[in-house]
Amino acid sequence: MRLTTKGRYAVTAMLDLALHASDGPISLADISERQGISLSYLEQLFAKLRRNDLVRSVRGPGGGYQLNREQHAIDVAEVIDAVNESVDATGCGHNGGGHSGGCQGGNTCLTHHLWCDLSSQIHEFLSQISLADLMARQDVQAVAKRQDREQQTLIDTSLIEAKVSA
Amino acid sequence: MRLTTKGRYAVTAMLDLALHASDGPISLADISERQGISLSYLEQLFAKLRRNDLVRSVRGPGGGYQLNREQHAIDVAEVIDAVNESVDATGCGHNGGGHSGGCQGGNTCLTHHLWCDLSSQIHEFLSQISLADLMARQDVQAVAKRQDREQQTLIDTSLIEAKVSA
DNA sequence: TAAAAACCTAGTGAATTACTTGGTTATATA
DNA sequence: TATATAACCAAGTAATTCACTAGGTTTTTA
Repeated sequence: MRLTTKGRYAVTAMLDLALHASDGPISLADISERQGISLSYLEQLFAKLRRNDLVRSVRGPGGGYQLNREQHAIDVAEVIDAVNESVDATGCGHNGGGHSGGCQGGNTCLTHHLWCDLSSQIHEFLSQISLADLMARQDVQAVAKRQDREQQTLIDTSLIEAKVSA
Repeated sequence: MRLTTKGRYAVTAMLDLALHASDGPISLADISERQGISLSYLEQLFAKLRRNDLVRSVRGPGGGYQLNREQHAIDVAEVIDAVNESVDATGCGHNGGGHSGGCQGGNTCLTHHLWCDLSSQIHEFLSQISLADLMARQDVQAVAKRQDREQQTLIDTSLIEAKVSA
């Protein structure tokens, strides 16, 4: 279980999806705008989220992504694991790879079991927090509200600009 | 709180120190040999561990490093934090930097508070595990025993080689 | 005085991160 | 049926981090 900013990006994006679930499919362009994450990076993250059946996609105009399960049935741990998936076969596989055996020249290293334990305990902790739990937070709701207002302003502005240029 | 292999190296090295505390100061060369970590990398890690008062050093022949506190008074979280210390002022400072304020163009991002909470909970979890706790583990003791045997063999071998070349 | 060890600085290849560019395919709508 | 929208895909890239190498100096013991 690796904890880096990559996983945070993924959780942020999934939480954005969850918060706007009632609007139908959400385009990555929308998420990119609201959360300040580059569109192409989101595409890469969502390719992995899709491969792990956390989201489903709808192509074409009006399309986008939707959660593939209910909000309470998706937890933070699997979101992080989904984007951290890698074929990493180096070292002793503590870092997510299911690879076991021989970390230090054929022998288990001093902290092998130890790190496995810590890793699985942190994993368990994060797996008990669902997207629904995150949505219920006061601070999350407040920020979400502000972001929606900001995006609406952007849309209004571009409409005016469109009118002006017409 | 970042969880990467760097922190694991540090914990492994500190645990090695703790396990050999009764032998007086332990040289980084010894730890390097036993744990398979490069000497220079250990030097860099221990510079940070020393700056955080987790270890003290003795210079000159027979010198090395010692824990600066008793084994039960040093926890995993502070070891990891010590080597992850950085002036990272990018983003919103979730990743260890005490830097707060403005992650997304002046406003807090959606998962700011969220990540602070998760981070501090994981931190608290790891701060409840001391080096003494780690030393008490069966698997740690078993690996430590094997490593000591292996190192002794290396010493014996080099003694024989020294005799032969003399 | 020689050797051992901490201590310090700089550089480096590999991996990862976050992103850019430039496409193709599928599909709803005008 | 044409067009725009959006997912999907591949390649490349600057910046950062990781783990390590190289080449010192300083301190201290024997």
